Amino acid sequence: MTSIKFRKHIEEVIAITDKEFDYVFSFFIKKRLKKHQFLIQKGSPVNYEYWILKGLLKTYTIDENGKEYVLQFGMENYWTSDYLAFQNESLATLLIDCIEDSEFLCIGRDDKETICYEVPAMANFFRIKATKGGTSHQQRILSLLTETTEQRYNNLVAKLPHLMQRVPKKLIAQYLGVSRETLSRLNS
Amino acid sequence: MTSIKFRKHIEEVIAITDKEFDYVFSFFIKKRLKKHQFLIQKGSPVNYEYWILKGLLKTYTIDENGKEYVLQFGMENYWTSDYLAFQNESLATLLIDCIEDSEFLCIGRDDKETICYEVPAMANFFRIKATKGGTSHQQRILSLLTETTEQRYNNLVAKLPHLMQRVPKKLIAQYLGVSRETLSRLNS
DNA sequence: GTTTTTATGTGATATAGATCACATTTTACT
DNA sequence: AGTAAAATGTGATCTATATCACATAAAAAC
Repeated sequence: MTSIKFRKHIEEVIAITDKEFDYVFSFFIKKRLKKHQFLIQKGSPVNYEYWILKGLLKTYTIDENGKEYVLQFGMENYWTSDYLAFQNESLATLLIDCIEDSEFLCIGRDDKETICYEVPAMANFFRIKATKGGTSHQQRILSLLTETTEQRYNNLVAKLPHLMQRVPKKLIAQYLGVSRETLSRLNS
Repeated sequence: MTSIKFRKHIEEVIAITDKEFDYVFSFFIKKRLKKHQFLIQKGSPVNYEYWILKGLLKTYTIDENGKEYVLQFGMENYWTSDYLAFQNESLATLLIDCIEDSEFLCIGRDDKETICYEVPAMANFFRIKATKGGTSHQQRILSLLTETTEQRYNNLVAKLPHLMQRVPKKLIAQYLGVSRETLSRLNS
């Protein structure tokens, strides 16, 4: 059941009482999208943050020439949104779309603040999650600065081995920051 | 005075009472370092997070060939640490050293947790700060993926114009992920 | 099940940027 | 002030990767 799974996810980070959990959980609503549908589109307001129950997503941008760049892949147990737009109440600069049929728990911006101020444990939950997210972004920056394309590819395979079977190589290339031709030539 | 400045910094994000602030502030200790001294060294334990009162720092790594890569510059009002090591209680993989004489407020790992659980407003403070830090790392990743060296340079100048006068171009190049020769040739 | 779309591999160039090398200027050190 | 060290600019290569082009294979759509 969804609430059990979600509670387990939270309790991996902080302690929470039944009462607190029920209160927190009441603010989340479930959402389903099919493959190719958009969770967030460039230029739209971003009023929700999403916890991914199942599925696979890509968060990306498109430049003036139509070239796409993958910021991140989202999958089960990951949180996602266009956080810049979500926080600043501005319009999305990113797109998030479903690579597979997906399910989410959604929390509105104001409801998230309510939860964090009413249930201090949840402020700590999101604090710790945000800090971990930050360090993983740091690792990605360092990887882009210091590693060769081949090293980045090998590290990605090591980190998310199953991802390779679930997405086209083109998207892996867009994540690594190389052309699909160069990625194709790595393995040979 | 230090505590006034620090309180102002906190109150830009959340509300805090006198009593809470005094309690929180009591956990911080002041530290001073001179130019060229290290705040954090690769291979050492990282038990503190630092708020920069004044000065200028670079956070960087060195690869096997001795090549250096700047993850970020730290300056007044910024928070810094090797967060990966700080959180996991592991050894530093990064180096942080002072480009100018600097002053910090230091908070220990356990004391930070204490503050966050005793003063919920501080959990929200660090949550919001961590989230903002995360989005700025995201922007950096996107910049590395999508922009040319020249665009990245121009954006950095626009974002931190005074930085150019305070650090050698070599460090700017190490931050942008290009050789100093290439950076030098941009302006011509 | 047939057609259309998408993914993938691979050759032939073009190019941004790395690397090496050295000269000059600027800054730091005692 | 005088010397040593660091920063900076610039030429001459070299190289990884982008780009363009096309063929084949695989997957999706009707």
